[in-house]
Amino acid sequence: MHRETKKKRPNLRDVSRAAEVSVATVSRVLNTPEVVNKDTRSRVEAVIEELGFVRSAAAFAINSGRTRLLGALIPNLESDIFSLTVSSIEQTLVEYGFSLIVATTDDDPDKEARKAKELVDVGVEGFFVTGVDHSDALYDLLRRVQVPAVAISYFDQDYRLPTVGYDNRLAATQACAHLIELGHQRIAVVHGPLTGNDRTKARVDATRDALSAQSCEFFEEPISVEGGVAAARRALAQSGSLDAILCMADPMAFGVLHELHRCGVSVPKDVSVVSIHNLPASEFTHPPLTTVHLPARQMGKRAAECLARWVEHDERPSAICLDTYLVQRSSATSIDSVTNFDAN
Amino acid sequence: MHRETKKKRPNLRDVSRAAEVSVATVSRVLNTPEVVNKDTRSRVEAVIEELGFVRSAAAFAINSGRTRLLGALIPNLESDIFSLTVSSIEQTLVEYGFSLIVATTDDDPDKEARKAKELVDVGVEGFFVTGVDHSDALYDLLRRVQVPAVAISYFDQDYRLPTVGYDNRLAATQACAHLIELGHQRIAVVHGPLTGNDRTKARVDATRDALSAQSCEFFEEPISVEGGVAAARRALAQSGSLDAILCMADPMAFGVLHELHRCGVSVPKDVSVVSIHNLPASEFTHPPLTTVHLPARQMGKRAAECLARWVEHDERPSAICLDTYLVQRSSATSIDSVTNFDAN
DNA sequence: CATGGCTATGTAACTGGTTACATGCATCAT
DNA sequence: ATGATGCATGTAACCAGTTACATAGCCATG
Repeated sequence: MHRETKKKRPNLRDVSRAAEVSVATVSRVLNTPEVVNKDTRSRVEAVIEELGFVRSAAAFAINSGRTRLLGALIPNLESDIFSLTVSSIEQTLVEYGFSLIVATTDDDPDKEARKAKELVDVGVEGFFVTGVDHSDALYDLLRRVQVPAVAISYFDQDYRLPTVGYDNRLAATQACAHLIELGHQRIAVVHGPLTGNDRTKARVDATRDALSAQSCEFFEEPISVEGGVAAARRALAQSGSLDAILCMADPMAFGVLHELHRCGVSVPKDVSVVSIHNLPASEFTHPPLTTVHLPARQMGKRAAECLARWVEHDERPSAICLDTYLVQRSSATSIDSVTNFDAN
Repeated sequence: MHRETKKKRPNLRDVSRAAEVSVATVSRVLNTPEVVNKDTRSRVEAVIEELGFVRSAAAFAINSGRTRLLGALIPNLESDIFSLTVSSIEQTLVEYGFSLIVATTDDDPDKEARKAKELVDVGVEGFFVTGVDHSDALYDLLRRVQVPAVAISYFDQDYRLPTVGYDNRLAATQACAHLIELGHQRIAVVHGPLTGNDRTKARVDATRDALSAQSCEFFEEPISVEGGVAAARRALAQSGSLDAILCMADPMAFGVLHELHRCGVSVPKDVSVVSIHNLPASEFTHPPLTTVHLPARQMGKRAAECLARWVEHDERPSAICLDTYLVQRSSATSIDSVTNFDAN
């Protein structure tokens, strides 16, 4: 039997021995080939090819102090809003030569802190966190390891970490303003869990403020199509009558539209629906969804650029607030033009 | 000014000096604390805390040969089918103590090979690839670095890499069988790009075979809701008349349903729609989508388990084929019960 | 012919950990 | 008192690279 069995990967010394040069020369062929004599270089390259040598990432990292690894701590990948963001981050990072580790947190600060620790343990040079509500353990870690981190999906000029995101309060306010402008008075507000989710909290708070002159009821369900269905069911059952439903996230709006349709409630004739996110699919619902656009892709790109530059050139970025704006489609109309829907 | 400025992260020797013990003792406190004297241990731990020491991932990796990093090469993160899979992989990997690097390929084999090289360069111990169509460069890399890799979203017992997936031909065949059983004769097949996408290719091939007795036309558009809209528009315009539309991916079906609705074509009364994927949202379309279930989450879990075990215990897994099955909802009915729709 | 400069290459120290092996010391049985 | 045993700790080699510095050979110049 060949002694190939169990043979470990060849290292620099193996190559230098086989090519009859010093390790330094092999290293030069790898890093600064132009300073090596042409013949020597090609000989070394041949040996590298023959032996199937690949430089150890760890050894490289230990010397350069660079791993070219960034981490992203996000609540989950199943919501389009996050997969869109992560996708954009990853694509942008390629240009900067970084790879991206994704870690999901389920909006649980403790889980987030644990995963952050793991990311540091595998050597990330920086990371993305979602929002501004985090455990002390995370802040401790950040302080100790001095690893750059930017917070996304949120904007707060004064936050301890640079934020790259949008103003969640404003987004909700824009949705509310539209509803008010259309004359809606009795509004059901459908939103996801408030615990551990500062984006939702900010939107709900802003909504409460903006709709103080209206009569509104709040329905909490998981952020998903199914959650939207459940919320709509409850809203229809509980509310005496309803002008409009405001959703804090598009997936919930999809569920709301579905359930409304199933119950024979016409949108926007009987009830207007307005939401926040503007996912790619929101253009194609029945009816097409009026929703506040959150620039997820752009945010991913900008955040990636910020973090990459921070890690690379040690220049801490300042907070970035991206614009959100209402996209009017046909799920909401003026109260004057609608036959008011009465659940009873 | 304090000399803290510019001070690099403390290392093992710094800690050992400050705690007045040897490096070995500090290392033991980190790795096998139980063998260290209680007083010594707490003294060292105090110093570690005080100095904010964190062990270098690279140095750890160089000694252990372990990076605890796996990579996933996937076409994109924006399709729910992939974000679902990746999400499941990531969640499962946590249990095995691995972190996941995601790299998107856009179904481009060259891009895939480049990214695979990058993954190896940052030190992954194994990776996931999508499907079984890859560039020679990727196979070369695999051969050279001897890094475990499993192929997902596809099943092929005889493929050079272990596959963990489903039978794409069968999934399409199941969808076709349903359409045939319902008596449909004139079928528009809506699918994504065939180049670089072996999953789509397999499904389209199987469809061609299964529907050989029917009259069918093929419409290629990007795999997205918008692509579905475009395909439906073309199908409606070109086909003399149409019994059913078969979509090779749910997002396209969403677009098809939308466009059909917009054009006043009733589903399933005028046209039946059947698809493949069964995404979470497919239950909540109008009408709810009849579609072949692809077990994306389960696949992610199984694939992650396979790769983790392979890397950990050096036991190469064998191929796994997960079941696909038709989920009947209400977007498709028997031809007998429908008023045939004529596009003219 | 000595000196200087240039190019190509080698030697060995260094990165930051882990760990085999050695050592020191206390305890205990003989 | 003596050797065995065991615990706690230290020394130094080692992992796989990078790189500062040294050196050797060559050619040109004075």
